[in-house]
Amino acid sequence: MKNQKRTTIYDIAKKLNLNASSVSRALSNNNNVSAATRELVLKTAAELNYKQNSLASNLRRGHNKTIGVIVPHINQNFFADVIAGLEEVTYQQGYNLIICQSNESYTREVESVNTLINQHVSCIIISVSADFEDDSHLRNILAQGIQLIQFDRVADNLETFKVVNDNERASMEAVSHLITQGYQRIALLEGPQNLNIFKQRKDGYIAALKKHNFEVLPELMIENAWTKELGAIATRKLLNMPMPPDAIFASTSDFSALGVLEVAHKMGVMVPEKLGICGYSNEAFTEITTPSITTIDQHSVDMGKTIANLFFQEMGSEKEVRPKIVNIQPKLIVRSSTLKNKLGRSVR
Amino acid sequence: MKNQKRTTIYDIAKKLNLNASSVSRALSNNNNVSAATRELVLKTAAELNYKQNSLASNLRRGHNKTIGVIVPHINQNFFADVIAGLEEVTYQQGYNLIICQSNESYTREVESVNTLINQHVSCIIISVSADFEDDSHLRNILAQGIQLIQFDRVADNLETFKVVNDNERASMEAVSHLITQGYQRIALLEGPQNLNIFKQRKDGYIAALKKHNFEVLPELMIENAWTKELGAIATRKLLNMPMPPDAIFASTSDFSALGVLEVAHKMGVMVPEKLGICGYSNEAFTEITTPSITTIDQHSVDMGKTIANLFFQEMGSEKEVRPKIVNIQPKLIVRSSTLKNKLGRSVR
DNA sequence: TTGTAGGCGTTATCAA
DNA sequence: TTGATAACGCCTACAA
Repeated sequence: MKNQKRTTIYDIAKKLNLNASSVSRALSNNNNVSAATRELVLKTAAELNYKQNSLASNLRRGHNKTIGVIVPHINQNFFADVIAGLEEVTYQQGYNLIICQSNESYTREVESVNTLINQHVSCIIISVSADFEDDSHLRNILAQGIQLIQFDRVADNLETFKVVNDNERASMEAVSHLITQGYQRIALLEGPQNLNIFKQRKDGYIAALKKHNFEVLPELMIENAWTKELGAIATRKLLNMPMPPDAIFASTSDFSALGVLEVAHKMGVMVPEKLGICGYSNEAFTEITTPSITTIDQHSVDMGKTIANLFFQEMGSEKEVRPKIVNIQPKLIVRSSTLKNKLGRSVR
Repeated sequence: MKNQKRTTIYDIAKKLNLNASSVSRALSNNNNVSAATRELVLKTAAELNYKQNSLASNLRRGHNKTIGVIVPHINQNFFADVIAGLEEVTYQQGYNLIICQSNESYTREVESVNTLINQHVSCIIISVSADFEDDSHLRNILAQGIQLIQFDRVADNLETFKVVNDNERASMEAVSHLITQGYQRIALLEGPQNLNIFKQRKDGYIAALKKHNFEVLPELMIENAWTKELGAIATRKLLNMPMPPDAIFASTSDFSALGVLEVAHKMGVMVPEKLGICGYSNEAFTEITTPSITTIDQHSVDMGKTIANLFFQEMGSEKEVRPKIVNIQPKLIVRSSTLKNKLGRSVR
């Protein structure tokens, strides 16, 4: 368990009466070494249980086969899935992932960026925190010659590679679906508006209402209702209004939608007959609630893969590449919680 | 975006007519430098946007403030939670986390171990894959002088630091609870028995039966039913037996329990009246199924914190420390799916 | 095909 | 308190 010395290429060289450079060449198989020495070196390396020191190798070569990832929370399904997708691809390419969570704190986000810069990672992949203040730390990444990909929650004013969901369109589709189902007064649960994704979802909601000539009613749009608890509180308030909504679009998350559902149950409001509910994210549980919840799938694992592929395929070249924005189309998953017409439709 | 040179301590030194070593001292604030030069150095470093090169620093100092983590899947709640807990503590200590997922493959696990050894991480934290073959790669970690902590799924024959759940006791408690509720024929859904955690859960099941003088019936113990789909198939088989069970303990996971519940619904078997169901893990959805599912909470985020604290508090010292095993007590969460007596009890 | 030498950026040791 | 120098382990021109 002690800090004993590890075997280096010098140890191998000494044992074989070779020079360290020959050993190095033999180990990095692309160079010119005689087959005999290569074999000898490999054999001895195995015997001495040699492991390369990546620190030295990376320092010498000036780059690190490592990618840094910063997310608000590692253990939220969406982010965990994206990371799993990322890991899948980066692993294939022999890259490692260093993971940081900002805990929705701007300070921690900045600190994490600095650590990753210090580590000389090849690329930083980030989804910004909820109390995002300004993008100077992100600009700094670029200034240090490190690649940058933003995903999901991105800084609008900074031109970098981005992989995002088409939040506005998905929202529009969800609200249009509600309207088609015959809901008349559709409320919106909003997330923090300093995050662009939540702004876009709100925009989609408004666009859908306008498209169908529905009035946009400020009293039906509840700010900052992005957890289960806040969703529940908002719902109680909404359902106690003189003219309550007959549908609620929890644009922030399925957790928020779950809060809506629980309050509806407690208040004896029938779902979907008297209240339609639509969530966002396609969390596993939306399939098994009673009724199951209509929601929007973000293809999170694929998103991770897309991000990684972007790096390996489009950002590797030395020439200046114009930042590209990849827009992933989320998918509306219609379930029971919004199927007001289901009885009518199933009868001939 | 180009690979321009980053500023080094030499750049700062040159600008200030100092020696690089003085700059180094000034930046690592513990050494003896005059207050004046320190201030000057810090100011210039900020001006030139200096970032330390951790690769060089770690190479020189011979250790890396980085911890490697290997789990079967990053995006499974239990592991994601453990990682979140780990990150929380390691971040406080200025350590980074490199994350690998083995995808339940032994080969990938071995490869990941090697990468982490190459990276000279200070510690490797691992939960082994389902097709775990032998522990030579783990022994290699120790042979390289790297700390090793196993958690949850551990190699029994290898003496290292370990943080585990008391699976056997939790299982015993769950089955005893079922018996107390009046269930008479309790089936077990098992996980792969080459993983110790699943063996322990089976042991707990058997121990509970014996303790209450119940017969242990092989036909009620279904091997390898550890996903939702396999759980469903097993349930169909069980419920179609001449003498079907009146309770099923899905010892592998809540997903498996979910499979049980869905089949029960489809076959019209009342839960909990005709069939009691108990899962394992306390996944978020167990609270909101109909009926809600009795399960076992593993304190996963705390487990991550415990692991990290073990490393920082007990493994830092230079002297040989005897590996310690921390046993975390899981908690039985009783919900509707096993409350056969609930009606009886709520009546006075 | 192999050996020599220098350097990646930092820190530790010694001397001044 | 500061400067000079070597070394961490590896890679890569260049020379032999």
